[in-house]
Amino acid sequence: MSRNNPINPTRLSTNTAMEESPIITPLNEEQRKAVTTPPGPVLVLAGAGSGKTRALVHRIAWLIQEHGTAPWSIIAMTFTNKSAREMQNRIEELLIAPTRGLWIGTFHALGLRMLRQNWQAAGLPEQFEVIDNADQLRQIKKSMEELKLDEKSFPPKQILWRINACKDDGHRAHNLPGELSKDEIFSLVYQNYQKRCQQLGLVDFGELLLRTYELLKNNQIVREHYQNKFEHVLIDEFQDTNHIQFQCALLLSSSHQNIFAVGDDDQSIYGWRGARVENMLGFNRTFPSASTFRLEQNYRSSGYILQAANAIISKNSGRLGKRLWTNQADGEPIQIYRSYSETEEAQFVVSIIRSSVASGSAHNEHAILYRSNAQSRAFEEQLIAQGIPYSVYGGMRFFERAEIKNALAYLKLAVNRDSDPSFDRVVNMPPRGIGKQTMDSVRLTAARHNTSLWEASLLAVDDPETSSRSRESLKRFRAIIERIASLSKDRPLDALVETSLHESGLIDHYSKDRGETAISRIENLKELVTAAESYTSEHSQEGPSQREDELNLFLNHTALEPGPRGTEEAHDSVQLMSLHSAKGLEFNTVFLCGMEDGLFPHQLSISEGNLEEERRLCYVGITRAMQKLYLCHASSRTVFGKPMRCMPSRFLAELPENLFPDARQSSFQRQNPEMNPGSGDATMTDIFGNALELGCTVHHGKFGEGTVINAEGTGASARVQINFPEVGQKWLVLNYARLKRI
DNA sequence: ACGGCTGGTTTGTGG
DNA sequence: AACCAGCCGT
Repeated sequence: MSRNNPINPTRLSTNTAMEESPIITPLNEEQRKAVTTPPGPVLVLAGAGSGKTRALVHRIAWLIQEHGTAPWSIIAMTFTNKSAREMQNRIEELLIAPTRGLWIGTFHALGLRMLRQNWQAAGLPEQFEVIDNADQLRQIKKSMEELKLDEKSFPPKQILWRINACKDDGHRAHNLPGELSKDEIFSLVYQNYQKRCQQLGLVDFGELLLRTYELLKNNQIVREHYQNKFEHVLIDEFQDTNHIQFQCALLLSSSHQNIFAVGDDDQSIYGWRGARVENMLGFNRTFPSASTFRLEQNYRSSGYILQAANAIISKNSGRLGKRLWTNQADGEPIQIYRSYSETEEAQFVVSIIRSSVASGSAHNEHAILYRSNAQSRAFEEQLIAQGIPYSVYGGMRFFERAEIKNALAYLKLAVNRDSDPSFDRVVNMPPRGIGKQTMDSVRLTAARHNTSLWEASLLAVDDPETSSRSRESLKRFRAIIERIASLSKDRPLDALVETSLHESGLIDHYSKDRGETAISRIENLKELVTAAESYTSEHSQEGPSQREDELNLFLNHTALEPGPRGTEEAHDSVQLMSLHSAKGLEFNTVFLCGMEDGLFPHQLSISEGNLEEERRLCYVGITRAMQKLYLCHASSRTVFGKPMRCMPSRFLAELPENLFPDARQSSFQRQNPEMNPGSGDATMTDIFGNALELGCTVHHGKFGEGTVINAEGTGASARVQINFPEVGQKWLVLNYARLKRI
């Protein structure tokens, strides 16, 4: 992304003033046209690696420096926290001066910001809380309990899924479209869940967007305020916006229509969460006066990789139609590897990374990409075994871990005593003798007096009917919260977090257990203190803030940010992530793993008939690679603890054979990765005559089991390189080694 | 009240 | 294999 553009634009430029500008100079002709086009509706169709982010970043810089726009008059919407951060950094680099007042962030973060500023107009309590998926599921279950609905016949997960889908499309429970409105059970749960959230002041991720939309749509004063404030609206990854997000952008820009959208229909991979490519395909209908630009020159990948990407994506129908091209040479051939199991796949990938690092590459130039997060496990095990540093993105987030949520619940109660979900979560965590009986009576009191659990617990303490044991326990709990709250007034954030861990008794509780999980929980809690510390230092320049505000802001931050950062990116490590989270990134070497039918494309997508989105995901994966691409598949994989046979992904069959000049057989199904590219037809075998292939597992009398990672020579001099997890890598001559294929 | 056990269920991608 | 809800013994 941040590489230099090889085009020398001075020859193309006719404007002398512009030649001097670092904002314009590094751009190619199409990029420059897009960046410098006069304000108004603009659509940039940008292929993978064609400088999409670059166009957006330079557009913002151009608006500020050349067009004289104030930073605070610009709002830029991205999809991930990561790309928001990257854009912010790159703009500051370009402009040298910090860009104060520029609104740049994810749709969710920007929505939250508007809702916090206008909580009253949005119909929310001042202390509303953002809840994650797990909390949302908990509330849905409670709703269903209240409605006496059986979880077996109405799976809460499915209901959650459907509620979110409704919110993505802008539907409230009382206003469901067609068929859904006939599902009385569903609309009842949706309604009840929403009422619950409103009472408790809870906002789920979908609600964050829907509320923002409703706020802008229904409140003229707020709408006009933001319309006047923001003279320019910019959208990254436009193909992934859902209905509500696009409507928000339209509302914000409706008075001036200065909307700059950048995207690639071929990289639309979020249909499952409501994304509408039509927002992009119909842009010119929405804005007949829009200017459209196409960026088709790819600066990222070598020729073979780009050909593979084009071959895959050309199998899709209904595309806007773009053809990426490059000046680069073909580069290194793409490699397909088949392994026996996921363990072997991991051993293989890690071996390659090892030798690549040994020959001078950095760890973080290697990415291991997979369809589902569960696949990271096998790779992590191998990387740990071989002592290679790595970072996993996605999966369970730091702030979603149970121990972290417990710690945060204490802090939330200190800020807002009426946070019932937090009360519920930690009133008996660590266990302090407040069980079902006690809580049932507290809940009853709360319902009768229409108060929060906190208020009700005070009534229970004063009520002689309450058992003295319960009374004492509740008193103790209330004292802990009050104590943390009083400390929050004059203690710096990190010290406050640290003290609250002890005051709450969480540290003591987890310390009692010497088990592995308990130890990692303690470590995570310590990490929370570090996270608080770095949050303070990173945000201190944003002006002096009250101590209490600081805690509030930190809690806000934990709702949307994935976790403590800086460690992964600063630290040179192998990058592990899902294909979805890899979007927008690039790596020298990419391992696309688990390329098996049923896994990728995923079985559920196959049965939903959603193959085209899976294919785009494959396209995204391939186009992440700059120099080397490995496509891996296993012939057997453990699913739910049982080994299952796997067929190679149908996407592999869609790649033309000329991309694999090393391969001697055309069909990948028969083409076990060839042992000895380009050196005759010798077949390597073990002592029984079983063919040896790259990636297969063999047994050696002295070294044990290992994976074949390389081979050379023929006849008596034929030898193979084997990676033994215990002993490391060895070259062994076949005639002597007595290898047995397993 | 609470922790440990058991058997049934489950994992698709993210803010 | 890992996670959970529900059951049971202390």
